[in-house]
Amino acid sequence: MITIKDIAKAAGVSHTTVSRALNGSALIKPGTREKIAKIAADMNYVPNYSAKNLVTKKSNTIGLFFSSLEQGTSSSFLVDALKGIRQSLNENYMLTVSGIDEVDSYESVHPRRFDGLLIMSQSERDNRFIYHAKAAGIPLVVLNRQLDDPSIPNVASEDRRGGRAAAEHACEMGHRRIAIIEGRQGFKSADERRQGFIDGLLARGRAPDPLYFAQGDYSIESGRAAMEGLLALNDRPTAVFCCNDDMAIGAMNACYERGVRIPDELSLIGFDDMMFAAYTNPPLTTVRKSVAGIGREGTELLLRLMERSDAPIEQRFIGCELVRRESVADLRGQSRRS
Amino acid sequence: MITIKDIAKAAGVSHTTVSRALNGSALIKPGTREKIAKIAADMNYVPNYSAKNLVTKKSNTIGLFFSSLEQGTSSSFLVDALKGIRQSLNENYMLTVSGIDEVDSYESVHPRRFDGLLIMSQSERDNRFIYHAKAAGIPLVVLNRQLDDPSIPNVASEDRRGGRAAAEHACEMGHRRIAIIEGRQGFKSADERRQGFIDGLLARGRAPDPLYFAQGDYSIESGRAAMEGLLALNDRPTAVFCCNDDMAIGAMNACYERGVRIPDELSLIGFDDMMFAAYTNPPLTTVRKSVAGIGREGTELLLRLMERSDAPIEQRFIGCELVRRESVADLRGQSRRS
DNA sequence: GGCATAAATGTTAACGTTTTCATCATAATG
DNA sequence: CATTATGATGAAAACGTTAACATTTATGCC
Repeated sequence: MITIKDIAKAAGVSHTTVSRALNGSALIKPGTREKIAKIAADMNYVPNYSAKNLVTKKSNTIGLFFSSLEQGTSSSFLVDALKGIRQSLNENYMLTVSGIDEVDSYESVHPRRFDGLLIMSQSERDNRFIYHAKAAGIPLVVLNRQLDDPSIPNVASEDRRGGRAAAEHACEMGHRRIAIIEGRQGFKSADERRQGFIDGLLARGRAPDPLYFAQGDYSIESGRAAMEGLLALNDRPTAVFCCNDDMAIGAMNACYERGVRIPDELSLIGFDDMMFAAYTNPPLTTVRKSVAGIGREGTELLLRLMERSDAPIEQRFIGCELVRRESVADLRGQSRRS
Repeated sequence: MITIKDIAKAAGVSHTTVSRALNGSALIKPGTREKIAKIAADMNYVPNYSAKNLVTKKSNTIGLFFSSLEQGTSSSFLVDALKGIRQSLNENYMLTVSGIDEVDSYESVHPRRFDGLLIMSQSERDNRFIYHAKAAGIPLVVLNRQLDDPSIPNVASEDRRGGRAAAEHACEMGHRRIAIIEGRQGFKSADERRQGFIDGLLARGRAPDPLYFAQGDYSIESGRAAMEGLLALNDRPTAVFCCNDDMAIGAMNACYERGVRIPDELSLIGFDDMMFAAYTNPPLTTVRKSVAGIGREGTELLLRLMERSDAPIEQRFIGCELVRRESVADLRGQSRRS
């Protein structure tokens, strides 16, 4: 293993000079720098990060913590987030991935081990972890879940706007009996999407009907179960907004089983726009949320916070966009007359 | 930041003793050890891994490298793999995740930075990376892709057996015109699954028909395109084996569009058994492969290799299992007479 | 050409551990 | 009781780097 001292010897300078040259210090003569750079390259020098980190008191590591790897809410999540994060993360940062729930002693979440934290959070249960990390003084940004506490940097999607867009779309298409299958209780995103849904209904002059609020938990099965309840209603809804695509798929399955045709007999709107949404039968109209975008912006924010501790603490929310496919029927015309 | 010297002072011993006590050295009196452990806990001591690693020449880090984060072949892959890996990985190992293609200088893949490598590989293009890491002397195991080189530790699924099971199942159900939509060219798994398919046909006395071999690339779209080709044939197949579930979904879409009913007019078999396979319309019969299992076993193998450099280099292959759902029609009876 | 200043390089200590080797106390041995 | 082995602890060095401070060399100015 070759060190800067070896390079120093080869170059006939002190190891300090080598260190400076390799780190781009301004007080090294260009000639010297080039010479040293060349020698280092020739010798295949690779810096020892342990030594480096020891003296600089950095860890060179960003930790990505996930609400729960085990009961992975949605699988494409991680991949998309990772894509976004990697796009804005310098290659020589290490990025570690762990589940919050698998951290059994918070000790290991320590400023010495992480220069910064990206926390992909889903529910308030993660707060203990978040506040621990904050108390430990590690720069962090919470992704994906909207926080109430303005002292914590936060990047999430505009769930409420998304829910609203879904409801408004249903109304615009002439639907009047519009139901919702809600996300997991206690998850902020579930609250927001529901509230957006209500807002949208109200904005179009429709009163939300308590009968049409079905509880789900973001899982496929919960979507199916909730839809079964909805289908059993005397006055079936004509459109159902599912608070994520997984539940929409479950809901579709309930319809397949009962021979309820989509969108002729029932319209469906999802949320997330995961890859398969375009390939369900029929293709699912859904609200697109960019997890990669959240990852990207979150990382940029984190980097800023790490660089200067006085960087502003931002709460940024990324827009959602309704993508129309074929799971919503156009009832206009009929509805006028009904 | 508190160090072992602080603990030493508090305990009235030398920092060497503290180090030994905390690391479970046999030459510390039990009483001393407990006393020190207590003080360390009280002071919230957290070891400085940079210092530790500097002197032990370890990195405490396992690197998980992925063929390609960008064009993520299948999104649940990463999550499943991570689950398996984490199950068998001691919590105080750091696990970093990167894409092979995003590593632009192989320099950073160095024994100093990684104690071991888990390489989730898809194609031979990863070989450069693999052999670089091997040459650098980092213990590694290649996951998910079967390797020809017996000098490299390897854990993958029995793709060939899986392909064979699919073909045999189709035959057993009375199908005679059986097609395949192949995986991406150059991917070992694609070759293996195709070969297994051929083996299965042959074992049941059916001759593979070149007309029924359609090329795909594991993407949804390629599945759809390939299926369209197959549907245009004069003598349509009655069953199609898709080399992964994504392509099966694409294939289903082609059928939906043309009004071809599954399984009545066409039977479909997938591969992977991803989460959504049970929720397609109809539910997809497919070959289950345990990515988590591969991750788990691969990690265990890696740990063994890291511990003792003379540990045996194993190539382990994990069984696949056909899971029967509703996308394959039973043609027995008819086929006898035809 | 001498002097002040700036630019470039070198010396040394420090970061927090583990490890080698030395020392001291204690127990076992005859 | 002296001697030896052994069990427990300590002192000092080492790991590879950066940083504070010191020194040398080059540059500009009158």
